[in-house]
Amino acid sequence: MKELTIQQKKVLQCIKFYIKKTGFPPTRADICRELGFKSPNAAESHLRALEKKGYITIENGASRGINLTENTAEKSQTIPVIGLVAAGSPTLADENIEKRIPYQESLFLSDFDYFLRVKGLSMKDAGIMEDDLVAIKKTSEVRNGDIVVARIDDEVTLKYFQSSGNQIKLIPANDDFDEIY
Amino acid sequence: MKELTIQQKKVLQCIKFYIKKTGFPPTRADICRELGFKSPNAAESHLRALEKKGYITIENGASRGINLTENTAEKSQTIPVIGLVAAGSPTLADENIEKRIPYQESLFLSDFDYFLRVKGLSMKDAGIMEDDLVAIKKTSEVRNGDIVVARIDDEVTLKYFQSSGNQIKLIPANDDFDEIY
DNA sequence: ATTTATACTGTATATATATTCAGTAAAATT
DNA sequence: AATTTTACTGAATATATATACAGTATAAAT
Repeated sequence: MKELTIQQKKVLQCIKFYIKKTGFPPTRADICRELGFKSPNAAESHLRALEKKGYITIENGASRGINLTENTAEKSQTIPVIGLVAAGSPTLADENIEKRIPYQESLFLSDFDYFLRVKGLSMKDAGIMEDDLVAIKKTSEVRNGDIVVARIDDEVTLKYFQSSGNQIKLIPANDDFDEIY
Repeated sequence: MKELTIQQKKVLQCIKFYIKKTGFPPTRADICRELGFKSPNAAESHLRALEKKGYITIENGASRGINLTENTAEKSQTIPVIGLVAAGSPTLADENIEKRIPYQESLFLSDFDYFLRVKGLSMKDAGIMEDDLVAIKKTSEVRNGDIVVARIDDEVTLKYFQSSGNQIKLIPANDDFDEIY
């Protein structure tokens, strides 16, 4: 299968996540909204490129007529394990994926996006140890007391989230570590 | 979860099969085409009933905005095994389902609807033995020579299918059994 | 050096699609 | 006995959506 460009990968990921989230494929406009494009033709061209390269099929004339090809769909039936990389936030880019775990191997069929391999012991008292796999869900809803993946400069860590007014406090679950504001 | 009527079950099955086949949910018109309704409102009302009973969610205003709820979706990720019941044709009704096999446990990811557990040895020469699991696909396309699930009165059997003009011949693959016209 | 692919913005439009309204009729609930 | 649910047909419509067309600009392939 022909290699995808970075942008095309982003569009493909976008389609996969959209289907996972909503149960049906996105429209051109949906893709534009998710990725910040200002013209529906931006999405259209990317879709045609993905079709040409064999990652999706498009039912012409049908709304949301996007179908992930077998090879493509299979990857979304597995859950990626992301090793904490030195720099940057964990992304689902291929180079960051340590391996993939089939759905059923994970005993629980809950709703999350990827596994993150834990480095360090900052969440020791919460029972999260080094080399544990933590199931991560991408979301915009964060509540006080939630454990979140926090990126401070180039370091990625797990912390308790506490928002008080205009200040955010990140609390580790290990007395040897400091709180961060 | 509230019980579905026969028609509502048909519509739900229709949605599942459509998604399996195309990768995206059907429109109202698609459902009408598949089930022979002549008004899009027939599909619409059934969808609203399915939504009310919690089997699907509907994204208002979005085309093909049908989403199978977790409970509903999960069932279609497993393949039902149907034990041959004493009376009647094998149906996907809950009471007939012996157990469910996860998708990946079946080594082949081909396109079929359920497994049927074989009783008796009428297809012995075709390599189909007692207690074997046979993958069954619901279809309206039958060709001569196909092995079909045939119901004669209250008995369900596997037979070779042979149509000649206005007569149908059912041939077992075991010399000890007779042909049926 | 020329063509093709990538990566968009911006506008326009035919049509695919959801959805409402008006009915009819039978079955199931209350 | 009255109401609700089921199960449709049939017509109408606002809008969601795919898709084509006209550009601009850069990178990659031939």
